[in-house]
Amino acid sequence: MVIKIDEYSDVPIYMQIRNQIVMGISSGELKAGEQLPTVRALALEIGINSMTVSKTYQILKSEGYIMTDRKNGARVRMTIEKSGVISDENKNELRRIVSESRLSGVAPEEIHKLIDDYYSGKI
Amino acid sequence: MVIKIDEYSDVPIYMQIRNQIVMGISSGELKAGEQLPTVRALALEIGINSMTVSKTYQILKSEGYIMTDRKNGARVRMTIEKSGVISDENKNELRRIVSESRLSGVAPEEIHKLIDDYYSGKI
Amino acid sequence: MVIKIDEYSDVPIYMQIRNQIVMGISSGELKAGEQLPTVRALALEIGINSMTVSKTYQILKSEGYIMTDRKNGARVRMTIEKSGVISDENKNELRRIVSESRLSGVAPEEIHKLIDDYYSGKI
Amino acid sequence: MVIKIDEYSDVPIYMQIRNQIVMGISSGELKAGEQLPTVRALALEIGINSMTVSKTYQILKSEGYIMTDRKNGARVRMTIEKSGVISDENKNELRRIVSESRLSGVAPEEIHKLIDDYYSGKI
DNA sequence: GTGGTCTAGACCACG
DNA sequence: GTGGTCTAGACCACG
Repeated sequence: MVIKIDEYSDVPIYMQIRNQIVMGISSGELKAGEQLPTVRALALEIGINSMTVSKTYQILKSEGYIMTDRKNGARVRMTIEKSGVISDENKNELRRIVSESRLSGVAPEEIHKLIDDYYSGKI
Repeated sequence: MVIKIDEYSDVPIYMQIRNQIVMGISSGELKAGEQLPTVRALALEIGINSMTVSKTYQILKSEGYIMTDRKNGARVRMTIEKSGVISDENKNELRRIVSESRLSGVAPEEIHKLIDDYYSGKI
Repeated sequence: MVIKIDEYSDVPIYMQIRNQIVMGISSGELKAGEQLPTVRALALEIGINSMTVSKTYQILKSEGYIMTDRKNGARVRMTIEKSGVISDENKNELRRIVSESRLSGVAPEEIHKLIDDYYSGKI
Repeated sequence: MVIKIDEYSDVPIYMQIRNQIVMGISSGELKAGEQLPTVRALALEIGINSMTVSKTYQILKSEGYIMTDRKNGARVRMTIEKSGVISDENKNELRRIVSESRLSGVAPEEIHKLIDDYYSGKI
């Protein structure tokens, strides 16, 4: 899986990596149990410090997406806990996005379509 | 319109205010042409630094949501430019949220419903 | 509140600090809403790097014990979420400690007494 | 006795095994003088490196829980030294656990009950 | 070889 | 002035 960093983004690097890995797991590009690159390998590949990648892996671990051990490196967890609900933070974000889109003249059907595409992994 | 600051949030205060005003305009709570509180009044009401509110107003102005003049203070613009599309940043956010929700076992219909509720201003 | 680091301990420094602050909050030595030392001040006082203190504060924040903002520094949260249960990790630890103590010939009453002393903040 | 490794745990494997054997001795599942599996057998059974099991046995030996000889392998000691006190490390852990549980709204009686259950080997 | 911890030092956004 | 992010580099325990 290729990680792409937008150096002009306000989103911190460790969070950009985190987001892309979560999206990779959701889309199936990263499979359950699959090995992630080592901290050092990923840091080298992206061209950043390994502390930054390490931070990402620790967040993903604390969120229950991956597991790490010193022998095998990091792997996608076989079973990810399903809360069944959208987090409050994500709901807030969703409301903000809907408000902005609505003011931009976007119809709700367009947002639905985008969500279905993301959900199905089509794009 | 009442602005509520979540002091536990990682979202900067000026951005929390900005988001709530945008959502207020979208929901109709803030009408086209409506007067916003003065920088000082709003700062006093929320209990924060005037500089923070000032920053919010400058952003809202640069985004085309409000207009300011020295005589009348800040007002919601009569007509807000409609790009007709969801911004790339919001698309990225949407994809992240969909991925996380999907991994949490949320069905797409639930996300649709939430969006319709936000869009219609029901909640 | 005085933080004491045991440099010979296997417990990482950031975790030693974390534990002492949590115990300080529980005992009442650190009160709800009370200001914690700044990252730099505490680092200087203990004689460690500020990154290490920063890591501690982020953990305490993610655990819901404290809040941080760039204006005021870190403060003990006014209300700490009460799960009402002992975490599974702590239960495991408790079982290990009870097993070892039992094999050392310690009576259960002695453990009870210790717990009451810790709970009441007597020691 | 069945040893179960939690691959998601931060506790090193050799320590997980060590803890389970100590708890097995305390509960009586492992009797005084009882033969432990050979290093190789246990490593094979758990599916880990023999070095790891070997490390566990050395620790248990140095702690006075087991004895090893080349002929008979490892056995639970007939008499385990009773210090009569809770170790300082365990006291520290206990205080931390009590503090966290207290902040979670757990009553001291609940902790007592848990300890009695562990002590009596009921659970 | 792997992730985890820690340091010294720098720069930045927020307020 | 504050916490947050990031780097370059080092050492360590685990396995």
